[in-house]
Amino acid sequence: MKLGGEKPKKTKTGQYQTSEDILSAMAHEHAVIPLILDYRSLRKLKGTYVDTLPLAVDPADGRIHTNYRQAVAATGRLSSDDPNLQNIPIRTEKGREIRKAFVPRDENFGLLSADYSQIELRIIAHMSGDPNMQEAFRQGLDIHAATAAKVFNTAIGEVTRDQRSRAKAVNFGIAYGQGAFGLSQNLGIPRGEAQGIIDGYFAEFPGVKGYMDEMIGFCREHGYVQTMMGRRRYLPDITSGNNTVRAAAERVAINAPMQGTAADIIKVAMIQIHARMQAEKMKSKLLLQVHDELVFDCHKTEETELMALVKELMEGALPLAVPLVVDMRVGKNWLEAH
DNA sequence: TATGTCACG
DNA sequence: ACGTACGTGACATAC
Repeated sequence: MKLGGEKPKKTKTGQYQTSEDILSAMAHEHAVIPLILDYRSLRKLKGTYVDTLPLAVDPADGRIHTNYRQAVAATGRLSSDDPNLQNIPIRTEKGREIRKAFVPRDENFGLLSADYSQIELRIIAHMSGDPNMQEAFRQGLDIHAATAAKVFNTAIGEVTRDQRSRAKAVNFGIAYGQGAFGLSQNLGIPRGEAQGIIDGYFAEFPGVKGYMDEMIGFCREHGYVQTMMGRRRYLPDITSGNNTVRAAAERVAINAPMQGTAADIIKVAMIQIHARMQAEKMKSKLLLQVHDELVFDCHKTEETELMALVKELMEGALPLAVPLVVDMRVGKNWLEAH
């Protein structure tokens, strides 16, 4: 039985593609498809986490120790391996059960999670100088709802759930240089409609379009792009004669300065937080970094002090034209803290 | 060892 | 007609 249309998608080696997005799109074609997806997600959780993490416990102290790599990610992010603790599940119900297994060292501690709210969009608001985007962040608005209000020309209070969801997808895609095709696939809408939304977005946020063109232009001239703190990413493909190769480099030129600036900012915060915790001789410890989030083992007598210190130093690590906002919470496990 | 898939930001 | 969204790491499988 033929599934997936007349010309099923193939991978570059000629195999039929069966990735989640492909199977989901044809789920109505056969009753087995949802069962396959369900099986796959369960096997992923079992194989990568449930069966494996217990083997990573260090017998010396009963704890799991990851490695942080400082010279792997091209944008300046950290990476984590053996085991990777930057991809612990959170999106599904059963995945969240795994996250609950991460707990404080003993009953005198809680887990504190502090994460930057929308840090990459705030960075683009800063770097682009876009007045509408900056104003939304200064007013503390729900950025996706504010985006929807602009793009769909309605009052922010009148934004529908569907409009907000589409605006969120646009905000998300902007950070990666996504086009009309990608957005249409993502939202399950016609390509023309997706193009209309993107056109509306750039009309309302012209500074963002300007930023994208500027990064590409700078890269063509200098051969690299850079973060606010001067970290460079060289992109020789920016002048490629192959359209596909060049377009890929252009997306990287758009994304790398903001992803890399976010990485720079949290690294500054980590250094300052660690210094202050040492100076104050605190019992709490910084445990994990997950790109825009820091996780601490927080001694119960230090909760107020640590939360104030972390919030101040994370939000103030690099002053921008818009506020940096950090959300935080203490819990008895990582899921509760998040 | 290469490939496809999927977990996270 | 083609390709189409950035950055990672781990696992299962085929070769």
